[in-house]
Amino acid sequence: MFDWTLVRSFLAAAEAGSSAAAARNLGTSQPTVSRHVAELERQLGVTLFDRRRDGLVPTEKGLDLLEQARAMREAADGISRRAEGMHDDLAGTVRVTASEIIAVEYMPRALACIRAEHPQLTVELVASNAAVDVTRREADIAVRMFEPRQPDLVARRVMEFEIVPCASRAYLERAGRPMHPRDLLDHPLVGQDLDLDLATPRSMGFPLQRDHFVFRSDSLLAGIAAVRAGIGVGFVQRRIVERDPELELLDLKLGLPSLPLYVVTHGEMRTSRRLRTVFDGLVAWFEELAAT
Amino acid sequence: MFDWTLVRSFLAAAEAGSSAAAARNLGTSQPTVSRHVAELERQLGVTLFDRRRDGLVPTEKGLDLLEQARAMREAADGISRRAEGMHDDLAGTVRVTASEIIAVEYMPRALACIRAEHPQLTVELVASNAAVDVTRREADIAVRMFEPRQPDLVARRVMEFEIVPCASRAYLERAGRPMHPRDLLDHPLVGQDLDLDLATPRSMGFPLQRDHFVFRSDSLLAGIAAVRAGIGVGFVQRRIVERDPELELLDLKLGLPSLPLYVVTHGEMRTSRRLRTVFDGLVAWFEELAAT
DNA sequence: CTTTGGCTATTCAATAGCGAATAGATCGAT
DNA sequence: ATCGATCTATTCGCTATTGAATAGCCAAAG
Repeated sequence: MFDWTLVRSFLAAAEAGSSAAAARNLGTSQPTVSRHVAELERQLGVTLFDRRRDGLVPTEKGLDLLEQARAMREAADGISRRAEGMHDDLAGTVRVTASEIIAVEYMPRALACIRAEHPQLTVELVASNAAVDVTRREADIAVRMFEPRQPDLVARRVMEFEIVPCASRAYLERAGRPMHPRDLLDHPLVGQDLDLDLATPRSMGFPLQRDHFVFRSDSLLAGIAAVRAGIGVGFVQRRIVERDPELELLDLKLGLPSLPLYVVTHGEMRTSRRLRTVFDGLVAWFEELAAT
Repeated sequence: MFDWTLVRSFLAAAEAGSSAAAARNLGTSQPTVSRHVAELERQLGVTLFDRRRDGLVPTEKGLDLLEQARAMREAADGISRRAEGMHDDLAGTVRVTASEIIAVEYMPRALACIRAEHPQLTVELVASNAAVDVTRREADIAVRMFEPRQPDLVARRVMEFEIVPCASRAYLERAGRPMHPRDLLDHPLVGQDLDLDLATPRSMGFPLQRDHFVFRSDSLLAGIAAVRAGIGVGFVQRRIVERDPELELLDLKLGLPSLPLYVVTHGEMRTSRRLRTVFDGLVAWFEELAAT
């Protein structure tokens, strides 16, 4: 038999591609991961990785066992989730993840509201645009702007965000107000970079080019800051524009598609009183927000 | 997240019913199991056991998590099996299990024959009448007298054992030779205890009672020893009777059902050269035995 | 009524596993 | 060519985990 702990290091090393990166993910040290992998190889009698100068590359056998190891992790995650579902005391920590912009613009108010009612609760907020995995308990609750796919997740669609064009008052004073959608093509635009979606506006008849966007960033927060700084016209959630005195909404009736907002958790965790409280609190807060 | 090693102690404790017994099974000490369970309870935030004077009794939550833990063990066993299947060197240990009587009467010769050809091999022989679990790698290869049920096992039916009545020569001198099946009812019989099968002989027209058996033991070896000591008439594999100068076969044409012999291993492990060698060696040895 | 044998939890010396620091090696940039 | 960044594996104190021994408890047996 082999030591089960070693499998975690094996998984982390395989998925991170190096023992150093794996150690960072695991919150341990590189020598430990290295030793764990070596020890697991010894115990199984199988060489799991090719040691390259730039990291660890799984061997064929390693890849095969990796599949099995993932099954083991799934089982372990099952234990974790099920145990979480058994907690019946409110005190404790709940990890919530949200995309950067949600985390900055809405979550502080939402969580403050929940904590005001339940002071025993501790809430950790993980701001990440990467999809944080709820089934693997990287977070307990996720607030996402896309519909989750996995079947054993519980998702509530709580509201929609209307996306509108806007610019800073200073910029509009200087460059003039676009009065018609096609005027936008004459303004420098602020938008996303890798995530930039040109297909949707084109299908609506706007011959947008990548070059129209003079400031491109996948960080929506950076984009808003750019708009606020007067770089040009950006596309921002209406609610954010309305709350920001420096920004002026351009009422061009573009009819951009709205973005849905989901609150997501794992089915097994709904029975945890603490999680339930935060989940229900978030749903209620956003639904109330939608109503106003 | 919780420490995966602790789950093994949890499983062992739940299945053994006490931390002391679990420690014996795991080859560790009782304090370690006790601490592991306590630590797992702490990390999961769930009380897994009721501490009783006479051991550990799983709580309801503990039972629930036990199921998940078993899934984790299954995945771990999968890793173990698959890793074993990757071995392509002959040197190393193979654990073979067989029922007591097979282990004593045949396995020594069979294994000696295999080891003569492959001296690098080390073979461990586990003599046990209880079904040792090949899927859980309690043994690598099992030699069994019943057909295995689990679907992912590879089983070869290698031979059959004819069961015949016999007694010691000394006994027969003293008590006379039964010449006809029904004469057996006038002789003291040697047979099994809990495993005693009265249904088969009755269905064949012999009104056997439990009382006809004056020496009852579930150890077939003890039964043979009893017959050899002249206690009465027993029912033994023909091959064993023929090899034993003290025993005399009673040619009564009872037509008792023969017992099949299977050599069994796990499908995933067939590709291990070492296991394959022993498996094939055992199959060959028994098939050759059957031919003579 | 004591003894025996089972169990859990605790104590404490020994040891096994840990992380910081380091060596060695390679690549890319200056 | 040299520096710096990146990786793995090794060394070396230190801490955390281990097992033997023990205390405490109870039930069944003598």
